[in-house]
Amino acid sequence: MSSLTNNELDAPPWLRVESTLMSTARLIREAFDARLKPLDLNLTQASLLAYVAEFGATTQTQLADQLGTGRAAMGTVVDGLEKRDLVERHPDPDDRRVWRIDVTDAGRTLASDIARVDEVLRAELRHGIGREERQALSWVLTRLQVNLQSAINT
Amino acid sequence: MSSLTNNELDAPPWLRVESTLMSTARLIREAFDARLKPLDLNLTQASLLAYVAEFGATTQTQLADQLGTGRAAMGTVVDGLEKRDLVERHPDPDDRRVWRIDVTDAGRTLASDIARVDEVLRAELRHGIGREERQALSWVLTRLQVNLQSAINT
DNA sequence: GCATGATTGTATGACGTCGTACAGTATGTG
DNA sequence: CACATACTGTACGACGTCATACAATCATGC
Repeated sequence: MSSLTNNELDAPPWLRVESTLMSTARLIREAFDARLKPLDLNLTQASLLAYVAEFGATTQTQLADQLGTGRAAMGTVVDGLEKRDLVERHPDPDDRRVWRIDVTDAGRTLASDIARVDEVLRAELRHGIGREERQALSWVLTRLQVNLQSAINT
Repeated sequence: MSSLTNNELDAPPWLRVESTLMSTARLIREAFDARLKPLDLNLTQASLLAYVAEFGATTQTQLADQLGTGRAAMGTVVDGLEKRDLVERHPDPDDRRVWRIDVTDAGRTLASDIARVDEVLRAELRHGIGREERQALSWVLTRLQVNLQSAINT
């Protein structure tokens, strides 16, 4: 326990919880990427696929907002998945500017694989962490986000 | 409260706390970058400068470990700071492979500015979050990191 | 109907980070 | 001493993301 790989306990005195949080986020991405590697997907691609499989045809801007990345970046992600026939771009009958991104059959089966990977990994991540602790974590995080937002807009 | 900018409460059902955590990490970087912008530094550069100012001449590998980035990337960061005369590379008398990175006088005064920015921002981030909550957060995060590490090494 | 402004997706260039490979150097073993 | 192994910093290419600018399209006002 005392021998994490340090770098969080004796981290620079400024940046304490914050740096732990950021390195944790990095590890999360790393862990998901590792588990998704057999599917030849990274976390961003998998998120997109899972989201579309769950909620149906979606606009790219909407996807960008949901997955927390820019519209431009989202475009290239969609390009990649489209080239692999996992998603399709359909024109929107009501708005000729937008594409509605929908998942193909191949994408849908892959999405269920993703869901399985996700479920397994998240179960592992819960080891030794109680439900109340997770809820407390979630609460503090959202509260932190509020503070961060107002700090950024200042 | 219910109108964050969503994207965490109605996030894809898979990835819940995890995605909140990652977006929080992004916001942290964003907030620090914004506050450090007047100093013409980003969070990575500021971290490096603050660390060296605090702990004295340091090896690049050591810095990479501490700041959680690769050695190669650390090299370019040092390059940039060296070009602005904020740090210096001194040869190590005992090991001719390594550079000991030390802070210049200019870098030291800038480091105190960084410390001030850091102190102010972190005080803002604590609003509405009690000490026990912060400690609980820290505990859950390190526990999560343990789980993540063993998940990655599998 | 038509101008004005807002929004969508894309192209482009830039940045930060990563992974790998490499030469130089140190450390340990015979 | 010679040799193998480990480690440090760097060069290089690749990737993912971002910011900006842009054309196409929609929405709103008159």
